[in-house]
Amino acid sequence: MSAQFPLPGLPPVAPPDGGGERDRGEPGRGRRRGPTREQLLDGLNGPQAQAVQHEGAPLLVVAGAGSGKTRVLTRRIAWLISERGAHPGSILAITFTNKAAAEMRERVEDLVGGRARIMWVSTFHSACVRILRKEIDKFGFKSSFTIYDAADSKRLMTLVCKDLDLDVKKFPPRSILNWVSNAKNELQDHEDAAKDAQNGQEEMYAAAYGEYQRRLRQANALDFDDLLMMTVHLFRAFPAVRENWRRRFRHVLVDEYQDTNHAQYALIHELCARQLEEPTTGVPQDEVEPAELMVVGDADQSIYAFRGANIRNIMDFEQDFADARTILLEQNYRSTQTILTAANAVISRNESRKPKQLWTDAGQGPGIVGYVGDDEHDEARFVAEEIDRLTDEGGVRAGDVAVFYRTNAQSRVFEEVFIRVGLSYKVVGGVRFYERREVRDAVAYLRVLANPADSVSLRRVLNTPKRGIGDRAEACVESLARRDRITFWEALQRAEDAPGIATRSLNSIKGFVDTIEQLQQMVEAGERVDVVLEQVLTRSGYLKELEDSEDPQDETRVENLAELVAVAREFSDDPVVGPSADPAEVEAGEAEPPGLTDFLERVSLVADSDQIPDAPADGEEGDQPPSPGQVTLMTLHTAKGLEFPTVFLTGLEDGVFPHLRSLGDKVELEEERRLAYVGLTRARERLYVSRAVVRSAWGAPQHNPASRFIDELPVDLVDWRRTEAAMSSWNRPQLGFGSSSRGGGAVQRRFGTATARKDAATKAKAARAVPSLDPGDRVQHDSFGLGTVVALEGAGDNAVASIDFGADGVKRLLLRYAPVEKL
DNA sequence: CCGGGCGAGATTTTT
DNA sequence: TCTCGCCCGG
Repeated sequence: MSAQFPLPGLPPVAPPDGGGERDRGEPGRGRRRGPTREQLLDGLNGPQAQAVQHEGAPLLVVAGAGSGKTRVLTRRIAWLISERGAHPGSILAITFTNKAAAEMRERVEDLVGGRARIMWVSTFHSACVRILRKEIDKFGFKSSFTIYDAADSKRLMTLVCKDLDLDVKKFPPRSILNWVSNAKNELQDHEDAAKDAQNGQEEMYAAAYGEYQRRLRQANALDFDDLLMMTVHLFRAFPAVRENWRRRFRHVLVDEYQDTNHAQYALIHELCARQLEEPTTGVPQDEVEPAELMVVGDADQSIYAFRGANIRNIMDFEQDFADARTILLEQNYRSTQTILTAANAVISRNESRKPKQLWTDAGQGPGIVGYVGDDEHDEARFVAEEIDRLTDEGGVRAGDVAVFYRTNAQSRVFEEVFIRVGLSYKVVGGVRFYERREVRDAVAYLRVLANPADSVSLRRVLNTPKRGIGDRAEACVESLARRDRITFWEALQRAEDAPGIATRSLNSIKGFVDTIEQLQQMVEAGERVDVVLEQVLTRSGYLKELEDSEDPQDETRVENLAELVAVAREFSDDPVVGPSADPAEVEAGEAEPPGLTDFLERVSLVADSDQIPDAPADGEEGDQPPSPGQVTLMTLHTAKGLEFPTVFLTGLEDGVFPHLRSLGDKVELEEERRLAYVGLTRARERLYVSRAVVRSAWGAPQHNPASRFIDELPVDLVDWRRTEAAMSSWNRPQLGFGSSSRGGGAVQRRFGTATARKDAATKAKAARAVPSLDPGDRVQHDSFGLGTVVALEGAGDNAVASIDFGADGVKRLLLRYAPVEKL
């Protein structure tokens, strides 16, 4: 299966099905003169038209799923430009992904023409990078700073932990990083965090935060959260800078406002709120009128609280921005009434929610189809079989179908089955292209060339491929850097001064430094990125090592690197500027041509959803016959903002979806329910819900009860093809692939692994009654020994106990399987 | 310095 | 079940 890796951020993308936006074919494309008022308002309903034309006060558009919010956003931008004379360069539109940004820009261009190119349409992160590239020297960073992604951050934090001699068991880098991320989202720098530390643990975390920041600065690098926090801090520390940007952006539009975190909210506030008081500086307040603000969102689709998103932002919009107005979009243009009724029923179980009912005049449509599989393989087989049937009977292309699941790990079974039956598919997310080892290695080389201070990347490639520079030599150089207060790179350049370094290592280091310096010269000379990359791969010996390798895996690694070179080539060929370039400057011919930094940025800021396959393009791919496309597999989170004619919502089991870790917590459970709502409302016509009675996780089979979300669907809407009761008999029919799904005809019995597994699970279940425990109880565990129950979550089959086993630490155990005995 | 062997932990969700 | 990091012998 050859995966496709589209160059992130490049414009020409259409959503899998047209995205519900029905603007294609409307007037505007290629016109010299802008569209007329009537054309811009054509086909809009009352509230939509109102939102497009709204003038003045901050506006919140509460847009239910499928209510045409993208349409409102694009039409409004076009309206601002052609009816209200707004300069395109004065417009800032924030979207959730690069792909959404590219799409929006394209649609606006369709309406008002090429001058729309100079608008800022980007994610929060990309917009911040653009601002910081211009301003960050004020904080002592160089504008060529590197952006560290989650993996880089983790690596750095691991180094910090070693440095501070932290017990990794007690302070896992992962947890510290989470804590740091939360602090940054709340705009707390490490000093604030240290001040607020409540206990020893938090003090430790704050200390790690401080050291981590120090290292980032030394490496001239920022992590994801820094991009937002630094921009806000910049505006607060330099009011004149902020005024400049406030003057520039006269119109700010924010999509998916329900998923903004505090830092993002603060950023919008800095740009758009009236500055009522400015106690700290002498800058006259409100020198310019604040920008006109429109935010669009739906509290019911807020699914990123775990990442710091604050639902409060949208709930309290009217309090946060003076004179704010709200427009409600409840008419749905996407789904059948059946699907909407189901979604409404589920989401209405959430308390503390403003009432909202989606409706459509599209008619009832087909009923929802339900299926209960013996196990996850059976469930996947049903899905494959059903897709096969739908495509055979016509009307449905594979590209119209999406399969959703809660966690990435669940994709595997579907892949296995789909491969077996020859169903073409594409997994979005999961192990991403840019996270593969060889790609990260290559990117690390490029980063070093762009920013030699980036010691995380530098140390990554120092001995990759193996060139005889081991831990020992690295430590010597490190201590030299520390002693002379120079960067790791500078220390490498004069490694002969490092005390105790072996001559052998020294020679290797000299060779390495030479290579890097030569490559740097290529970059300085303005060589194309793809050429630089090719040279990196050959001169470093990286490619040779892979090519000489016996490991068949290394063959695909070489292919992936070739793919990366191709991406770089496409990038260099394309006149479209990198995210850090200011379109207005490009227009004015003032910008540098896109270089290495732009390329690296594009690589860092890609999202999963940026890789969603395009709709089968009509005649675009050379002279291939129109392909039926591929089934799309993705997590529910990635599915946000998309829509498909046919949707399979799988793994609907308590403990899977809703996720086990949310079962005991009402707030988290409500977020899971919103996730279910997102999933349900992605479907246009056909919706399937399915679950497996037994599912293997961690190798061991789990018997999961039906998801509570299934019980929340109105019973009369779901047509169950198969239920749990149907297979309680020993003579239960199995649906062979390709056989009729209405049983009775070809009934096959299977004695395969799945059945055996189920029997084993059933036995295990019968053998062990769930012990009833209370906090404080003493228990005996087969391998951990004596322990004390600390806490209990969930009930019945899903009861989970946190048990303190002393030296072994606190374990979370699923009581149904854990070999614990109450004493 | 390197490679193999072994044990522990991982699974929420991602810009 | 798989991957990553650590330890030890060459």
